[in-house]
Amino acid sequence: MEQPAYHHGNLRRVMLDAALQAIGESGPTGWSLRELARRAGVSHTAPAHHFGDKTGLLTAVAAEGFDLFAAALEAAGGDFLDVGVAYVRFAVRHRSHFQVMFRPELYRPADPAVAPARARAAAILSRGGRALSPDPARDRVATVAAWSMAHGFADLWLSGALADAAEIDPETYARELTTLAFGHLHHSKA
Amino acid sequence: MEQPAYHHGNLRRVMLDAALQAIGESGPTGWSLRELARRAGVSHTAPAHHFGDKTGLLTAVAAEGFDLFAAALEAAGGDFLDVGVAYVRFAVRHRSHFQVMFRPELYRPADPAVAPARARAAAILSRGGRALSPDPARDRVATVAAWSMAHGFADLWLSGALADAAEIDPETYARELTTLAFGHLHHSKA
DNA sequence: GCGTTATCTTTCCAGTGGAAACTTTCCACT
DNA sequence: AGTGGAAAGTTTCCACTGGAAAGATAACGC
Repeated sequence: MEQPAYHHGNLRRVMLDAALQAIGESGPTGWSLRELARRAGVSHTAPAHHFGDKTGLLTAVAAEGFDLFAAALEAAGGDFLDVGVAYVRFAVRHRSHFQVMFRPELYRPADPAVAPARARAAAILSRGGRALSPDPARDRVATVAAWSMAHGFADLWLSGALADAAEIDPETYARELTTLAFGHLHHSKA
Repeated sequence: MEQPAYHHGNLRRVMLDAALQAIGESGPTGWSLRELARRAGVSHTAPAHHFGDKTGLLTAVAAEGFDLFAAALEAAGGDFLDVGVAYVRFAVRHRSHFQVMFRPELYRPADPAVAPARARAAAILSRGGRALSPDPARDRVATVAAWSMAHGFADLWLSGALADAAEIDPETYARELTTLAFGHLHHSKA
């Protein structure tokens, strides 16, 4: 027994995990569908049944990513500083998802599994921005400013551009950055 | 006359330009070497002589990118706000270069044509950070904060994540963001 | 002139993503 | 219980890719 059943039974999840690992090893395009299928012990066309094509697999990664992302931001609570830190933490802990999510040419952003989750995340981010500025004309700018900083730090960190600072914990670092830049206009518990 | 000479005479530059255009159209990995060669009217192995392989071509793009980048930052002068705006301007105007430069798994970061130019750019950025904080213990944090914001805004902009704000000029927007976040600790003309 | 060298071509190969047609298993319904 | 799909996988096929190898052509130093 234990010999592979005709129906894998779990192929979708296994392929997703294999893709996440491959992305972590060699970037979001540095691998082949056939090799993932081989690792999963399945023929190279089997995944097509679950994802359609390679883009479909990446679309599934992005969809799962935005889901997890929205959940992580929600769990961070209402404080904008915590949201920023959660943003960075997500990028570091789910780097494979993250590296696909913000590269829309790799997948189908309009896919019904992607768009709503992305919108959910965006809503939380802009809610966080409102905490930074009571002036509605400004909170959009504040939102984009904070979002940009969290995103840029995460991206630079993941790409290794901040390698000389690699000894310190990214989340702690992110908190410092955010405080430095936004602490002065953070009217806490508003 | 005008018929293609055996020696193209200019292949290196033509291939680089073709690559930049292809990257602009479909991302840093959404094209094939063979198609670029076809566009250049040359056999599919001709480029190998100039770049070695596909990674070599991307390495050349990154090298040129960091050169232009360092020059652009230098030209921005000493004011950190101007450096930040120059950062964003470079990303928007040289988006193909930019999209390769910070994705080191796509090329050979240690290549002698890349590393010095990148170091040059990094030096200017950290000089800009010092203008933000006279305290040497803090200027590193300030540098990374400003760098993160400029980088994140550029990346989000290029990826289309800020699409709802697309009507406004990115450089102007970048200036607003930077002022909001760092204006309070900017001791101008220090 | 003439040999060397840089540049480009042709030919070849293994590997890729995907389409098509087929097989095996599962499941719902009489 | 038996059967008719539907779901999940397989094998086979094709055009295309990146790269290696070996040969052709032009340019340049001497």
